[in-house]
Amino acid sequence: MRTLLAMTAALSDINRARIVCALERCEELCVCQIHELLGLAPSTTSKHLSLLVAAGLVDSRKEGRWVYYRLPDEADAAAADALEWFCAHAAEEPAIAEDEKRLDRILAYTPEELCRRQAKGTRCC
Amino acid sequence: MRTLLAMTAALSDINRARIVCALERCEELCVCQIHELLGLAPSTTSKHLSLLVAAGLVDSRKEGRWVYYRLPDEADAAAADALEWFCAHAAEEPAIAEDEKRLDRILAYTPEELCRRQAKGTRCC
DNA sequence: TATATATTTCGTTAGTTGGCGAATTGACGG
DNA sequence: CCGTCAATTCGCCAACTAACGAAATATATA
Repeated sequence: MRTLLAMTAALSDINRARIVCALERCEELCVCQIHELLGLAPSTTSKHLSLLVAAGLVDSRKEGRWVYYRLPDEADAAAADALEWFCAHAAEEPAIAEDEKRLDRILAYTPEELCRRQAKGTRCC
Repeated sequence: MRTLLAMTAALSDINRARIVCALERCEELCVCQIHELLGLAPSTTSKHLSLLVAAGLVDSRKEGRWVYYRLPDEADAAAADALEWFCAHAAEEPAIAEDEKRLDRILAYTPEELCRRQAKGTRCC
């Protein structure tokens, strides 16, 4: 699935685009943080992440109960170029530009705190 | 519609990807040539082309009854980078690599000859 | 061992997309 | 001005996608 078309398809959805750009700003995020950022159900968020991983645009790492996602350190050439191109121009997308502030608010909490708030039904942005 | 997402969406379909790569090899093609290359109905071919134009990845030029399509001479930065990235890695897609020979066979005819053959129901590849 | 919790998988549903053929548009040639 | 022809638009259908909630999985904690 690491084809060019898998990459363009992965990047043709606004929510997956937001994930990629958030990861470019943040190094590493866990599912609950991305779920909070997008405002989508955890299951939907997880599905988007799998698709990005399948396309080779995102790596994942499991640590205890948490799964962290990040941009790949050593992506293949096509994926690395795609990410560079996309992130370089991403500010043109309003939805992505607006995520900067949301992300700051999310990062004010540790993943643990964030999950506890989510369990109580409190959203931080 | 000249957004990043319009570009990735346009490039996430194999037939539109084939069009872009054919135009990169050929400078300029009319609808009947692209219709012959893809093996899709003219109406479908036309729809794909409109989508590429809307995304800013392709330009069109009308000359009499024919409409010619080409990669833009002065695309905006995001589109130019997208095309450069995509075409640089396109050989990885088998369907696109195979089009090279088909294209040669199509270019053996002028658009006029090709259309005459198409009207008779004769396909050249 | 049992319970709580973070994530994923599954099943369903609404909306979108890609395909075709028929009808329409616009330009050439008799 | 009428018929022909390249291309486009329209209406329709089949296939795909994104979304959700419920159930399953896997890990930490009591």
